[in-house]
Amino acid sequence: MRSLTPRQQDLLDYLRGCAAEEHAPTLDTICRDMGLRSRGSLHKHIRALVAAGLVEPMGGQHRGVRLTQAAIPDEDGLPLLGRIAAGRPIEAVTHDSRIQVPAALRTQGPCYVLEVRGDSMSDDGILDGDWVVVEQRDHARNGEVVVALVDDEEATLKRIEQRPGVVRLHPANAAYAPLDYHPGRVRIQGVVVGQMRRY
Amino acid sequence: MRSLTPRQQDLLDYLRGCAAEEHAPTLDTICRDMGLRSRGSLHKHIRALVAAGLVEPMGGQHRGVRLTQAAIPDEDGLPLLGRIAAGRPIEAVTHDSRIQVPAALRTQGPCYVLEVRGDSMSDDGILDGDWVVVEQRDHARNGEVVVALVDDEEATLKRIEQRPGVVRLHPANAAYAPLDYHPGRVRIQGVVVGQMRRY
DNA sequence: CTTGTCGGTTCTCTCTTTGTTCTCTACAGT
DNA sequence: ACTGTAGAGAACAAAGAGAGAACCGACAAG
Repeated sequence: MRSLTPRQQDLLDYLRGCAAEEHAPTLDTICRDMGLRSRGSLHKHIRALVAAGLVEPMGGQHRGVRLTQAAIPDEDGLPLLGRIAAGRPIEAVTHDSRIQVPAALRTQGPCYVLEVRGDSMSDDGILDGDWVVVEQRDHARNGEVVVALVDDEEATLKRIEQRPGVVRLHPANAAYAPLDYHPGRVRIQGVVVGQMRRY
Repeated sequence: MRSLTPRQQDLLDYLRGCAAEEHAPTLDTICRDMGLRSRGSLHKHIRALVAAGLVEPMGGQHRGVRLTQAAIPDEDGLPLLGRIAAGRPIEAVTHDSRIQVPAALRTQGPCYVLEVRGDSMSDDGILDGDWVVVEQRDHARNGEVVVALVDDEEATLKRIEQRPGVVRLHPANAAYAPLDYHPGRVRIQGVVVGQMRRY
């Protein structure tokens, strides 16, 4: 993942400063505060932040410039967002919690950590209780292990296989069968880039 | 790998000093700080560092001079001693190398890291290429995964079961059978306390 | 319902900064 | 003299950054 340019970093810092405000700022406001005259130029930067997964894509809505979970500065370690299991949505951890992750186990991009529940990926060496480091992005290559949201309801950890017209999610456990879905029903929320276990 | 020329070493030292900065420096900045007048000359040195695997190749991007993982000195990390596989002694890594390990994955005691070779523990979620964090000690409780030295020759990663008069080493792979030894033949070198994997 | 405004989106055009590749020169040590 | 290291400077290509115009959807006023 590509790191931010200085100007994009400026914008991100500015947006972080705005996080406390009641409304997200409009593009014109940001332009004024950042000394820009053209919304177009600013929007280009925003698009870069969206691509970096730091800002929620705002499909035309007003005052939609919102930071992603992952954009919250990682003082030390990555946010532990919750638990993930087959067949259930991510169960958020109650208190905001962070976990130290070695640089080798994460990417440059925005990452977070989930605790794995269940044994649906056990043949791939991801066991109950393991932590997985997830890079937040909305696309994946075939064969990658992804956090996939089906019908905006069930978040699962599965190996993905994308073919024209069908998305197949493979659990890595002989006891479970792969499931086929229409591509429109599956939203990729992130890709597993690392894994840790404590004994 | 060819060793660095003095000037290349200067550059590397300078870049390490920059690592804490928010943005990577531009070539012009480096030139100024290193007393050079020509970006071209500097770029030649950078290319040498890229060839040495110490700097990420930056395909035309601005501020792209970034150090590779290998070039960032991990003062605080655990030593990566080598690879371990069933049936062979630990194969030492050539150059002294350290790896960052989160506190949650290690114990208070002396620890080191081994890279796993082979699939003899795959049913326990320890796969080929994984790193295991090992606490150095000479005893273990039954059921722990240990680095065991048999006959002072073969170091293996196995789950241990100690009974009066016999030590049984269980691989976690249906393809291999557990092996029984006389307690005198088996020396425990450490116990696995953590595991990490990069995708 | 129509209309106008606001705010997000996309586009093209521009200029500067910065990385990259050349060639040429200098110098030290076999 | 030959080779490897070092540097200068020119020339080029591409990224970064901004300006401004045009477009379009949402929403509120008339």
